[in-house]
Amino acid sequence: MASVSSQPQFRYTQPPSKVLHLRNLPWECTEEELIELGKPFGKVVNTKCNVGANRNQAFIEFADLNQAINMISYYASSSEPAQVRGKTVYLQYSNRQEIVNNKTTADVAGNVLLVTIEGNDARQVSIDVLHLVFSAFGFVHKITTFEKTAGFQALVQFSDTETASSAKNALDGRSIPRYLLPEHMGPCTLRITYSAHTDLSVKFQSHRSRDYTNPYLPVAPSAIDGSGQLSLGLDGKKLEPESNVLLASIENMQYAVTLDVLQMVFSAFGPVQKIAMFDKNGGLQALIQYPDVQTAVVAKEALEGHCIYDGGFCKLHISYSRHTDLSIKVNNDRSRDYTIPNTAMVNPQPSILGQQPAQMIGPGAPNFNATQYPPNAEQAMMPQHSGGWGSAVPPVPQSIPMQMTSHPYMPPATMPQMVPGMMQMPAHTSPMQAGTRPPYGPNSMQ
DNA sequence: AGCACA
Repeated sequence: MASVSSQPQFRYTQPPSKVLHLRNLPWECTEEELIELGKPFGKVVNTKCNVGANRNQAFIEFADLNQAINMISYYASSSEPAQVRGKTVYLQYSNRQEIVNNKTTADVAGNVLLVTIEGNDARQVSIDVLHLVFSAFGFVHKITTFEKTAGFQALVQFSDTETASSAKNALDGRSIPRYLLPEHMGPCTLRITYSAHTDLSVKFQSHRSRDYTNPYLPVAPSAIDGSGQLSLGLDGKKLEPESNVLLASIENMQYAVTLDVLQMVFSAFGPVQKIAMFDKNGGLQALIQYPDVQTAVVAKEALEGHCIYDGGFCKLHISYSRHTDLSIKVNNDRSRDYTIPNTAMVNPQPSILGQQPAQMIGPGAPNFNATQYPPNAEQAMMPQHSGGWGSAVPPVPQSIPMQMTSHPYMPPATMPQMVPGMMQMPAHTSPMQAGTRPPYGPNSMQ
C-alpha cells in the first residue's frame, strides 16, 4: 500500500508540479541564470541552486502550475535542449510542490563573514589569531566573537564582499595553521558562511571584539588588568605608554618561577635593575625594571607570549608598567634591587647567571642548578639577542600573539616572519609574501 | 544525469 514512497524517484512520468527540478547545470549556476531560463514560460517566484552533492542541480518554482507545464512541454518537443551557458540542462517536474525557502543569509554574499571555530580548544583561539588569519585577504575592519550553541563563533568584517568572498573561499573548512596555536591545542577548523550584517557594532576594544578602524575606541574595563595596565594590543596602535618597567604576568605556572629565573630571562635584553614579584588574582606577576625604555621595549616584544618552560608552561604576558622606578624595600626571594650590590645579599649568590648574557648558558650548562627547576629547565627560554636586535626586527604590532609555546625560543630565522608581515601588510600588498604566504593564500582566488 | 536537511 505504501508503494508510492517506495517507487524510484525518477519515474518516467512525474506528476506535474509548479516546481521543476534541473540537473546537469554548469558549476555555480546563479539564480539569475535560472530566472533567465524560466522567464519565457512564466513568472519564476523562487529558485534554489547549487543543490546536490555536486551542486549542479537546481529548482525553479513558477507562480502557476501551467507555467511549469509550459516549460516542460516546450522542451519535450523542442529540437534545442534547455541550456545554461551552452550546457544542456535536464528538466523534470519536481516531486515537491514548492521550494522550501532555504534562502538564508548564508546564501547571500556580503562583506561580513560568520566564522564558526570547530575543535575542542576552539574557545582558546584568540581574536588576534583570527585577525591574523583573515588579514591575509585584506584589511579586516572589525571582529566580534561570541559563544552560541553552535560553539565559538566570530563575525569578521571586510570592506567589501569580494574580499570577504576570497577569504571565505580560501578558509572555509580549513584549519588554523598549527604554528599560530599553542602546541597543546588541538586542530581548530573554520566553518564560514556569510552574515547578514554589513557593519558590526563594536563598542569597546576588548578580548572579545575589536574595531581596527578606530584605534581611539575606548578599551573595555575587562581588557585592563588588575594593575591598571592595558593588556590589550591594538594592532600597532599603542594605547599604553612605553616604559622602562615591564609588568609580566605568568600564566599556566606549572613550575615555580623564581626571582632568579626572571632575572635570567629578562637579563638577556639588558641589565635588569630591579624585580618585584607579587601575587595578583591568583597568579604571579612581576615588575621588571630596566635602565631605559628601549631595552624594555625590546624585551617585551621578544618575550610577550613566550613560555619560560617548554610545553606551554609559565607563559609570559607582558605590558608596560606605569612605574618608572621601583621602590624595593627589602631584598628577598620576591623582590630585589640589583643596583645596590651591598645590600643584595640575602642570597649571597642571587643568580647563578649573574649579569651575564643569558646566551652564555646553553643546554646542559654545567653550573645550571637543575634541581631547582623542572626536568627540562635546560630548555628554559634563552633569548640569544641582547638589546640591539630590536632594530633588526620589524616592529611587531602588539596584538600579534607569538604563541610559539612549543618552542621556548626560536631564533628569528626560524620564526614565521610572515606573521608580522601579514599583519602589517595584507598579502596582496606585502613584499614579504613570497614564500611566506599560508597555503590557503588568496593568490589563487584572484 | 535523477530531488533540497537549513
